[in-house]
Amino acid sequence: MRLSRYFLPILKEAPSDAQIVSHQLMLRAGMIKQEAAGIYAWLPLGLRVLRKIETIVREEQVKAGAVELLMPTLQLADLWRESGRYDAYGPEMLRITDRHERELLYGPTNEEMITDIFRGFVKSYKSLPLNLFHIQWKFRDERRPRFGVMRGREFLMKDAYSFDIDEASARIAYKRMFAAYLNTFARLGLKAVPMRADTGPIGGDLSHEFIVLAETGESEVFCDRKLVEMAAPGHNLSVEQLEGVFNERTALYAATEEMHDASQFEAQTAEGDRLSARGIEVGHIFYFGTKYSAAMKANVQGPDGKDAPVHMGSYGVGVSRLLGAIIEASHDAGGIIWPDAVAPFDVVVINLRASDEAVSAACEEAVAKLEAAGKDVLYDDTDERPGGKFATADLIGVPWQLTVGPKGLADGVVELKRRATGEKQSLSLDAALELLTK
RNA sequence: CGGAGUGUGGCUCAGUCUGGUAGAGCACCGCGUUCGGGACGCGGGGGUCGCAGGUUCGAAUCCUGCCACUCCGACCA
Repeated sequence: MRLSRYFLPILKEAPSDAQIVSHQLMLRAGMIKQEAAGIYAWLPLGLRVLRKIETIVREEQVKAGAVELLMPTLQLADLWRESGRYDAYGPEMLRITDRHERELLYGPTNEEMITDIFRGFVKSYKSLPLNLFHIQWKFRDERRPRFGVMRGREFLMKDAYSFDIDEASARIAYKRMFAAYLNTFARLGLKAVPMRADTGPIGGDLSHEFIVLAETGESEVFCDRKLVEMAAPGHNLSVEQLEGVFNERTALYAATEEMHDASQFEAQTAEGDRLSARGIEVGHIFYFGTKYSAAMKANVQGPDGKDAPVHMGSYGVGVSRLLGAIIEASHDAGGIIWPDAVAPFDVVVINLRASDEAVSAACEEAVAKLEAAGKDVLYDDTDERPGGKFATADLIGVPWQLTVGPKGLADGVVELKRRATGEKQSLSLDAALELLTK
């Protein structure tokens, strides 16, 4: 992608509305534009990152056995009356009336609709277990939206719903998602810690929040330091392995403010392992049994021939929020430092003298070879001042910067900089390309 | 929803107290000089001063109402 033909509206100064660093950097890097309180347009650079995160979240769901579908953003009020949540949800739910005076709502979550879909088609225990998910925009009319995409009113969420014949198998489904989330956040370059959580309005007795540790997190969290460094569990785990992954982590203390018990923390955790920090919630999983299936008559027939309400769980990941969370966890004075897996581009090729044919030819060769190797390349072919090019490259946080200029080219070298470390090396173009494509 | 605050070119802000021809920096356009870590000179375009009423010879400025946005608190992917 040539920068001269791209749409990358960089700002030198952060708009004064933005209070926290991820919001400021997303605005400055031309990733989003605010359209209303808590409602954002996703500009090309932001959309690229959003899509990469979405893809990773999707792939890990599929690997864990979940099946993707797509439900609409608008739902009928009557469906929510069946579960009793139409009245219970309150003013956070955006309610809409169509031309026929039918009551609709912009979905804040999808338990009712997925239960409706399930009950319409699934009648037998033989179809279970089943886990359905979608990645769709949600709307919650927050009292106070803030922090950019971290607490927007409109936000992109992955929500999965599991269906099982009984509680024992539902708990296995829960643990499968628990492990899938550990894998997901590890791939995103995040250290996310599962913490016991309040089940809130969704109800049920088994729930964990996944918290990214960051200084600007919204809530205070307490956990065993060992949890932060645990490796991702990997895929295709047996039930025994799932139990092991789950037990190993839940044996260690981890709780958010509202669940925190200081005396238990001290009893359970050696002093040197006690970590108190701030965190950002990026995922939340629940087992809630038959709360919705009973209310909405989502029954399946068991081997004994009797109908019984299906056991359900729901599993959410705040996809759009993750951009903010990642930036909060990974930035410096120069701007964003994207983890390789979610970076909008793999490498930016910086042409220091676009008017110089030899330099441009070398750049174009580099771009062609990198793209042939499957890399996403941003080619800065503009006439902008060189200093501004470096500042821009740092700001948007692309992992590698390949700089080609007339002086270096005369000596047969280019410069390769690693954004995360600031480390620079001079080497031949071929050597740089080999390094970038290996 | 309670409390506090802000709306002036794309962005950051001055001007409002004390009414009198709308400003600066950055960004943008043109020409030139430059060119290896956010250049410089000259010229230029762009603003119903959030909206609606009111007071006044005259309103960005004073008054009233409304709207939007931000911050602090109680709720949440």
